[in-house]
Amino acid sequence: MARPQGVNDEELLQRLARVFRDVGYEGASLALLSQAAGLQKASLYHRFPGGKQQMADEVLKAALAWYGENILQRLHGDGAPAERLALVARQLNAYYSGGRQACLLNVLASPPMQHGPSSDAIKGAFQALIAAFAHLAEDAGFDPATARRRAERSVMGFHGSLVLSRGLGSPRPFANFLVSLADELIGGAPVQKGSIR
Amino acid sequence: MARPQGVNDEELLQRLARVFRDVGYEGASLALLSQAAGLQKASLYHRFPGGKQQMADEVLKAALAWYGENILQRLHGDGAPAERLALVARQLNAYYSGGRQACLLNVLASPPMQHGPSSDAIKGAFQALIAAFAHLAEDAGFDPATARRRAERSVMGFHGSLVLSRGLGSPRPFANFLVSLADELIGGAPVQKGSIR
DNA sequence: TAATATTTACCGAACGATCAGTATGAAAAT
DNA sequence: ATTTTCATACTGATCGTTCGGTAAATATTA
Repeated sequence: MARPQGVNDEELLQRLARVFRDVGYEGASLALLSQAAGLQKASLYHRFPGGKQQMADEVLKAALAWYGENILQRLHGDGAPAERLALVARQLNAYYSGGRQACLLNVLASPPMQHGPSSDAIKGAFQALIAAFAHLAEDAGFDPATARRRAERSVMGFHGSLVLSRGLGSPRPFANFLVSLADELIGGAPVQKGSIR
Repeated sequence: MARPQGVNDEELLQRLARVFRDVGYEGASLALLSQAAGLQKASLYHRFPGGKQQMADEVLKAALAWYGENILQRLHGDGAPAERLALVARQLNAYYSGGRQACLLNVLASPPMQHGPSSDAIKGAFQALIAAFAHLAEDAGFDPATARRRAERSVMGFHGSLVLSRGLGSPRPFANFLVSLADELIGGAPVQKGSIR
């Protein structure tokens, strides 16, 4: 290697992600991104030859990787369903800063991102989260159909609470959602079969 | 009066609203708005001396007025709660094109609109919808506390289903929400006191 | 060891295009 | 004739993007 990077890739993607989450894809100007990154615009183009679109793509890709490791994988873990869910709730609370930061999936699921190849990634991420929640609900003893129904409702409540928290300017809806998530998804479970393996 | 308008105010606001809902505030360029309106930029500035910001403001104002008449007022009507809700569900389905069109409140609840005077209008709209849903649930026989809780959950599910429908590129989540709304909000009502007046 | 070459990271300046916004006057109605 | 609507043409600013060149590290020679 030659000259070391002033900001490593991981930190850089995090800084850029913050901007996209705050102001959306269209609102994220190169001037804003450059300032947040601590690099000049031209340097950003050295790191991302594909320009702003590539920045958004890689930010999304990194976020989805984190999501897979810290959310989806833990939902598919082997502990008791309630404990897995409690841990995931804490991860979600941290990632979304208690409802103060928006969801990249929601923010980037709009034109012109909507028509790019990232659209499939976004769609897949939504489906994966629903599937993971449904898996957990099945582990908690629900039949596949009701597990799926509960999972979809939970994901809807999840994103709805984020929208509401931002709209009302209060973290309360998101916080309320997190505490009621367990009951909503696996409350009143008929049989605990997830912890029996 | 002298020369008549090529497009009347109501139609004009509807056309502009469509653009804002599709691409958001930042994505709505004057060229796009002009094209959708069927008017030149200068003509738009004649109708909206305050520029793009005023267009968004008036579009939001008109949308909130429609919302008040067709959603909130009907939720506070005097028919049976279930019937009122069924009518409102049809109105919502039409306004959101079965989940294919986004919510102005969500789209405009982002910078730079977030820091303008419209922010309060958006916040108030969220609260009003929750209050109207809660009122209906009370009419259906629930005590104020549970009515409020059910109303908040319904609004969350509402916006969550819109996010999900857009993210998945399918109107199904929104459609599913609408059919389950009645049960979610006033299902299992202890006493029907709304229809007794 | 010292000098050079190579590689990578970065930055200032500028590009054409488009942004929101405006000045001016023609067209169309009363 | 007067008033209002609308269109052409323009402004300065900012958009995303590109280019020429510098800074800082390693690799390669001598």
